[in-house]
Amino acid sequence: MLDLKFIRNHPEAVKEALSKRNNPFDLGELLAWDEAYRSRLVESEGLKSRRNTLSEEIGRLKSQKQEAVSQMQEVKEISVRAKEIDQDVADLEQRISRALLVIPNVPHESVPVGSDEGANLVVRVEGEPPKFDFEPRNHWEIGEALDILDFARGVKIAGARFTVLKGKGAQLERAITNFMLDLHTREQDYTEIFPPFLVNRATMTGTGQLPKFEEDLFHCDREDLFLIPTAEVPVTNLYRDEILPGEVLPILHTAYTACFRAEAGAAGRDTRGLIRQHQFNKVELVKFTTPESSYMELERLTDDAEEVLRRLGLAYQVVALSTGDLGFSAAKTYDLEVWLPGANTYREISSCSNFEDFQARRANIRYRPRPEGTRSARPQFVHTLNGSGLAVGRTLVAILENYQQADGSVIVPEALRPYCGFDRIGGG
RNA sequence: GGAGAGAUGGCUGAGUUGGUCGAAGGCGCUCGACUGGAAAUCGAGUAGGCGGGCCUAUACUCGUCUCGUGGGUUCGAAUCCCACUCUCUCCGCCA
Repeated sequence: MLDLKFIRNHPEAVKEALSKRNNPFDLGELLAWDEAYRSRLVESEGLKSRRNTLSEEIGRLKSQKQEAVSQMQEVKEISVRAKEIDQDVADLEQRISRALLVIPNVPHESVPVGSDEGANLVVRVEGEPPKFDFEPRNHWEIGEALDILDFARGVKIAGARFTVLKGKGAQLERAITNFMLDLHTREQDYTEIFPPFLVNRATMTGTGQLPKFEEDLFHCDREDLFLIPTAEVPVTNLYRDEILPGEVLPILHTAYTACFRAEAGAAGRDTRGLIRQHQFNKVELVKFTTPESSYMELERLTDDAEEVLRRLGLAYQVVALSTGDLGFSAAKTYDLEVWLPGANTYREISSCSNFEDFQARRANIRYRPRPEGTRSARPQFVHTLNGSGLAVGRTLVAILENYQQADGSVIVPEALRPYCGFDRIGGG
């Protein structure tokens, strides 16, 4: 959520941001509500001030056994008027806060401007796509032939977009997860978190999934809980409604979770294979930083995720999303796209974003800056960042397609062998 | 699921015959004094939100709200009433 004061003082900047995102939200109404809200509030507070003065006087008189009839009468009248005004104030306040929850973040100045993904900018291309002296197959053909992916039975027991991993497929999935977590915790200073996979409404609102994107989530009606679509949600909300001591920043967390997405509106897209599932595994990276360091930390976080791809020997490119393709809560995002020989294209495998104080304001996550100065500074909102490091299912896809052999077997990348205990799936 | 107890500031803990209580005391923390330095001791300070004023301001100042959340009673509520949420203890069930 944006700062109402910022919108009030820089309406043009916000309008420009909205138009860059192709967002039709109209600020005019909000600004009018804000103005009415403030003038009614001043009115109400003036009355309350008078009332407090009188109440104090009444207390004093009563304790001296004196009458205070006229004062009591005036307070009574004031209370009636104040109650009416407060009704207005509360009404306006609610409209304002609802509006604030559906306004997207302002893109950072470095974000390429454009109406859609066509304006995304390839920042760098890393690694060499493998050469094959045969026609490379896609992962679902490879996986089914090796009997490590079972799509039909996934559909039988759960439904479309659910898949069963079997044998070395299941083991490789687990090996990938552990390899990533070990890299992030042992070499990159992230502290591991294992959070709940179900969260409440306040948590979903804190990171921006609610109220706008409820149809993308799985929901448990009985308890009013949601299945998390990413570990970003529980991990970012870890510090909701807290004021952190400045010296603990930056906080770096990594978390493995299953992720659940309803994929509403994705009918017909990526219907085959593991690319788009209702349930998938992901290792996430989350950072809480000061405003000064968040963009430096975004570069580092992106590099930390890239390191996974480098160690697995996978070719990829880094793409800066344009204003038209940027997610609702993000100020800037780099997508990592891995090369998939079977699809003959680069495919998103990680998304690394700086949300600046957008989520922190929603989730009320602050810190107390304690610079060399002596006085204790006012609390400020932290900046939050996160990125996949990486999506495990899509990493499995990338390995199957990039390391496939002419005989249908798949070589296991060196880095994973200590984790799974075999160096090849299928073949001799 | 059944029975009971409770929710106060960074922590702990007073306050429940309604009145000057945003709230005693202690701990912690910050600054200062003392010291060669430190400890101890002494002094001062130490919640957050919102809004107004000041040219901008997280600086200053004024006002208002907040004692789990939301309502109610009252001239006035941390204190009384109602609902909800959460925590703890005991019993039951359970990976």
